[in-house]
Amino acid sequence: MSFISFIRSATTNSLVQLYQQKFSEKDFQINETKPEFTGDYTIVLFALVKSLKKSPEALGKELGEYLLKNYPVFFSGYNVIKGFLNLEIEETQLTDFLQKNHNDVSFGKMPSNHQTIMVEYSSPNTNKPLHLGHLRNIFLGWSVAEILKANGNKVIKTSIVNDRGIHICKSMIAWQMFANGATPGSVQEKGDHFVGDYYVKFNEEYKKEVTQLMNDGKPKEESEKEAPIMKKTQKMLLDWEKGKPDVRELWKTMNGWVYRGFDETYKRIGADFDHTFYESNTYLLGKDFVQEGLQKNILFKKEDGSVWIDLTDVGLDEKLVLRGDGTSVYITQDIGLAKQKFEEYHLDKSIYVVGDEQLYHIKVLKEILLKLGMLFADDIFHLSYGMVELTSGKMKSREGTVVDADDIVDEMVATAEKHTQELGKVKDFTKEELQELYETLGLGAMKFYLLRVDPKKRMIFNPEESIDFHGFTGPFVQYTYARIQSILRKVGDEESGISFEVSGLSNLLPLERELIIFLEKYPNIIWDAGNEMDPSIIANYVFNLAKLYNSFYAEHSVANAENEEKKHFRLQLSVMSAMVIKSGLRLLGIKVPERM
RNA sequence: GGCCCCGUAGCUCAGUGGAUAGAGCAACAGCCUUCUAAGCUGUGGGUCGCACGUUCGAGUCGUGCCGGGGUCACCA
Repeated sequence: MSFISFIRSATTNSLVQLYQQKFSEKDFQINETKPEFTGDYTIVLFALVKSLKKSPEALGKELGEYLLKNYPVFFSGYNVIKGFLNLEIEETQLTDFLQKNHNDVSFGKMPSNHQTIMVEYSSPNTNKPLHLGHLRNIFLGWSVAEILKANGNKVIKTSIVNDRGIHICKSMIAWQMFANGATPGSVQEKGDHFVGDYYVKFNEEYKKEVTQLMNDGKPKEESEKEAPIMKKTQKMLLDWEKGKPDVRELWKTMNGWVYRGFDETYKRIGADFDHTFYESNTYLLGKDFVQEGLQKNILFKKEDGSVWIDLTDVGLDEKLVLRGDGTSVYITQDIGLAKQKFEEYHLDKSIYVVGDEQLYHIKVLKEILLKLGMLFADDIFHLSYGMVELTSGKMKSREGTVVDADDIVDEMVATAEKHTQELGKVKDFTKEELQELYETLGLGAMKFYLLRVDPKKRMIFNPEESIDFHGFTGPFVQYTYARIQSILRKVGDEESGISFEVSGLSNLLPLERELIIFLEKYPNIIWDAGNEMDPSIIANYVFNLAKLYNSFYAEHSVANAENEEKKHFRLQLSVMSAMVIKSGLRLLGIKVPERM
């Protein structure tokens, strides 16, 4: 039981005893005591004052007195200021807590709750490489999945690869036209970048042809339709759908190049998936439900044969669910895939990590599912996040204004190398150890930067300014961990191990108290982050923990503590701080270095 | 135009209806003969977009405006 929940139940019990009135959790608040007052936790009395018909001062005094008398093992003091009852926690509670948990690596994690949750994230197209926006999606999805695991859920990480459609054919046509049989191997380029280059070439050629046609006097719209390269591409899409062998073969080959490129990036940034769905396998799903919906008169057909659903009763529009020629639209397959996910994996929840530009789309999807009688729609959650924009505006792959994922990671790693070299603290590292450190720090800075803000806020990235390594950053937190490891290495030579009993300690210093109380909150933080599906809660916590530890570090020595007892105590405090930092950063996908 | 999100220090952001609104960056001033200075300590910097309302109490809740963004495709 956490400190705060203990105080809560002790308070409700006391109120029953004192005033014969039963209050629930919502009837009063317990906050952390502000630093300018003495105490650890504060009961806000105003809400109780009314129904108890007492003055805040009298109530505070009576309640404080009662708590102190009846829970003497837990409380050591109280004071009342205005309507606030500040409570001090007995020191042995703090040292016992530290003694018990400082070495428990599963501290903060919940036991299984027998819930299964699917988290779908990343979900790229196979015609171009990943960019900064994908990184936000990937880090967010991965982190939320891990946070949900820590809360006791079974989590299945998935990705739906958008591997078919007109955009893929564009790259294929351009390759046929311009590549002369080149492959990623023959030109020494990563497969996804290689294919992406042909997507760019397609657009260049297309633009050229449209301009030519317009110069010949054709109107814009007509020129766009009749550009030869576009006509070829459309024919290729039809051939693909018919299963024409040479088209399928080329499609397989080029997608294979892209997948190898993606896998390389995923591996480097630490993304992993339990299952991957491919749109080429799922795009026909959902057609059955359209038929069913038509029979039940939930859907209706227009004259041209296209099928629609009327959502005006829930404040949305009429939406197309099947084209006139019987082919699927995006939402058609989404209906089928959603059902398949829930049935195959017996999900309690399905989370879609998708940009906030698709809020409407997913809302529509859920409404359609509900109308078709698929009640699991209520267990679909859209974890939406804001777009990453540049100072120069939106990223547009067609205009080449994207920040490439591999490039930005390279840059971050290079920056880590530069800082490390300047400081010169790890000159004895081998080449491999150095490279590993640069990756740890560069990716740490990158991930922390993208995860420390509320997911739903859009963020503006300035490519001119490199991401910081000081202050509210990944490397700051990593640095704190490395410092603690340094202490443990040093003291570890003198002590054989760190498991010892600390007893009879008294007079904890303010920073020591604060640190323990801060560490004790970690399980609640994980719970909040899971509940909100928000890794920024973890990032903020872990940063504040590091800051607090650094203050402690600057003020007090561990190795040269006043006496042995104090030294052991501070070692425990340091071990636990390091452990929680490592655990919290791991939930963000960030590794910690032993030295930096 | 309808619906959704955002608006807090020069910049980037925290802030479960509670005490004098907090961090980081940037600026300035200090701190390495003592466990890693990627650090610590301090100073300056605010009409919490605006106006009403609810409440003992509003940055937080409600309504209406203003500003920014998204979306309302037989695109994904």
